[in-house]
Amino acid sequence: MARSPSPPLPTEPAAAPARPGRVQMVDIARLAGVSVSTVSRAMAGSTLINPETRQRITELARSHNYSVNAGAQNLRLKQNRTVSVVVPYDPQTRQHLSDPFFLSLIGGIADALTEQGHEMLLSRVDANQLDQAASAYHTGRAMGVVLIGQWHQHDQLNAMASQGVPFVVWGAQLPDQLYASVGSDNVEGGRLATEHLLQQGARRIAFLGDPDLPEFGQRHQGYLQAHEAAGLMADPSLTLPVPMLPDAPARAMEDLHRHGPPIDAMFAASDLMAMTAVGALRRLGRHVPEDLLVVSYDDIALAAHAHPPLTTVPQPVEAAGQMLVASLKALLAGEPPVRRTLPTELIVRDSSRR
Amino acid sequence: MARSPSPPLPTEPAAAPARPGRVQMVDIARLAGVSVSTVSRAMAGSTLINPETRQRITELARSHNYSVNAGAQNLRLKQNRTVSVVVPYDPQTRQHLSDPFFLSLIGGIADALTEQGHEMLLSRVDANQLDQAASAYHTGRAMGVVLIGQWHQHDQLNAMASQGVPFVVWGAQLPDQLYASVGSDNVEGGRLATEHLLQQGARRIAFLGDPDLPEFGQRHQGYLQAHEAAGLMADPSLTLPVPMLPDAPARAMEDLHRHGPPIDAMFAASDLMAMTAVGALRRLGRHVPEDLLVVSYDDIALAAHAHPPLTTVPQPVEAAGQMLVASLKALLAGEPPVRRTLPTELIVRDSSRR
DNA sequence: ATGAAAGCGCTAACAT
DNA sequence: ATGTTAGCGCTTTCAT
Repeated sequence: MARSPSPPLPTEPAAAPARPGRVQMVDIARLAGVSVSTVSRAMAGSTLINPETRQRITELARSHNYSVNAGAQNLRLKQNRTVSVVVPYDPQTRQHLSDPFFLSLIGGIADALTEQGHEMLLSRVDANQLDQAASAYHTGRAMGVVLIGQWHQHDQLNAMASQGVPFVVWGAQLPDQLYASVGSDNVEGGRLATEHLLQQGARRIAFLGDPDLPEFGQRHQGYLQAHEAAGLMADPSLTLPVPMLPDAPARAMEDLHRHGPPIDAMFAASDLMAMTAVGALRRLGRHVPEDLLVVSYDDIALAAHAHPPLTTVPQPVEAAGQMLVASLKALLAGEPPVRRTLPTELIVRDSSRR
Repeated sequence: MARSPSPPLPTEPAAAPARPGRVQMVDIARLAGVSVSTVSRAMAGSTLINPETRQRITELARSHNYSVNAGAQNLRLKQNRTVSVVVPYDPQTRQHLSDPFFLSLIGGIADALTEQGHEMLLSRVDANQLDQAASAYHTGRAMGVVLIGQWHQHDQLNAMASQGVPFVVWGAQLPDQLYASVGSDNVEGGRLATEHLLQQGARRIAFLGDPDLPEFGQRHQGYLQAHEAAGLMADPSLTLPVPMLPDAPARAMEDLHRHGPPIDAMFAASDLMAMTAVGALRRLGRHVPEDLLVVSYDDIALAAHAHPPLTTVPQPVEAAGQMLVASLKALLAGEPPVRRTLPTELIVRDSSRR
């Protein structure tokens, strides 16, 4: 450690071979003949710095493909612009991401996040341990979490909220809910769908979907309410609680066709299930809308191009993405969690018109 | 700065009110009555530590929702398990993520990454500046990049590769390619599809898709090759270079129907385009497969349930995800970039059977 | 088995 | 307008 005088001569000669690691601020500083602080300020666009010096430094940085190390910067600044987006999976079925609706919802969130200068960390967790979604927050990797669906873990989510984890879920509005959520008005959507079918003269309407899942459950409630409002009783045996598996709707249709009571309409809790079921029905010789009417939910891109085009309750994914992100930021700004609802309507297409 | 003797008595009393920030290692150390080093070791599961001490510390951590700060840890360890997945967008159309195929490919990548203990950073970039995809790498946010599609930026990508950015692209194998890629054998796929249509007796086969995009271009080459092999000439006016917009295929069908030459089959470069086009044709009174045969590409989940079920060249997204991740890791391990091809076959369904 | 101290790459007072 | 220094939260020698 020979002590050196003030001139910026390092103990090592300038021609030291670049070390294996990547180029970093010191290297740029050395090349520019300034201190790291100057480089730091130049990279941050500080006006304190001499324009020419800044120019020289930023060009040096560009030509060396140097960018400020985000991890170190975040650590120092105690800032974080990353949002963790978590997609639960059913450990029973080991199901992979497949429903186009969820996928395009993720797209909507990605767009909203990108637009607002945030990064998106995408991960999957066991649907039975949704509280694991908080880990990205606890490790400081993310400033907050967006969770796709609450599944059966309402209580876990409430607990997470009490612990102060900033998160928003895409899903239903549940009683005693302590956390922020964004979602369709599922009861209303289910009501609209069923009401429409009843108006078209349908009387034996199957419900396709597992009512144990909060959103589907609420759509089912709407289905029941519509029956009630019309002075009718929904036949419980027409509720088909199919699991979220690719061929489950087809099998349900076959079972119904063989052993089940006759139906003249169907309300499917998702377009995906509807399309699969309609295909199965066609193979069984039952045609939509001639033999039975169909309404579904989501309005994925293909719903309008299906055969027949599907009458459905749209869930606008772009708006959903915007709302989820806005809700999360509101939470982070100290506002109390709110439950937001997307406008809910019915788009009538051929599948429900005779 | 009163100097204090060796005993672990901080200048501040132990009962200092928890500062606004989150709980961190010092806090756990204080609570456990040990040093931060001990906590660090305990959290890392070091065997050097007394089992009881470790037990006490981990429990303390859990009850306080403490997790080691990932950013600081990565900085110190110079490690990184994050992979950046980049989806290009067309700035012209400001198109958002919509094709179910891309979305499910992302799902496949997410699954592969999760399975191998990696994090996934999802972002979008302007398709004209694909080299921006490298920024997550340069800022140290990600250890490498997976790029979905090469668009028109083959040269930019080659430049990125020469600069040593570790990345793999999902896409076509191009001449003079310096970067790693994974993709379907698009020429072969296009050949298989077209050959099959010719065998079914089709003679005027439309090609739906923009051949300027590398993957579509190669499928188009396969289409031409199949014609040639059969001693036929493909009519250039049957190549319909539709942009990647939701209603473009429908408009192409209408134009073709009004002014265009008659066709007896169609090879669509994606299932999405095929489904949209088939719907449009139906409105025009042209039915599949009675009036014309259709083959497409991707085999998205709905292809089998469409009406009619689509004959298509599958692109297995789960395998693709695995391969992309494996390729990236091979690259990171110092292996040279390779171009890998997924097995390519044709699944025949009703859309191409008379 | 545990602690003290240095340093990962960076930023921001506080100098000058 | 620029440099010096301390420290963000952590891990790891090196001591003991």
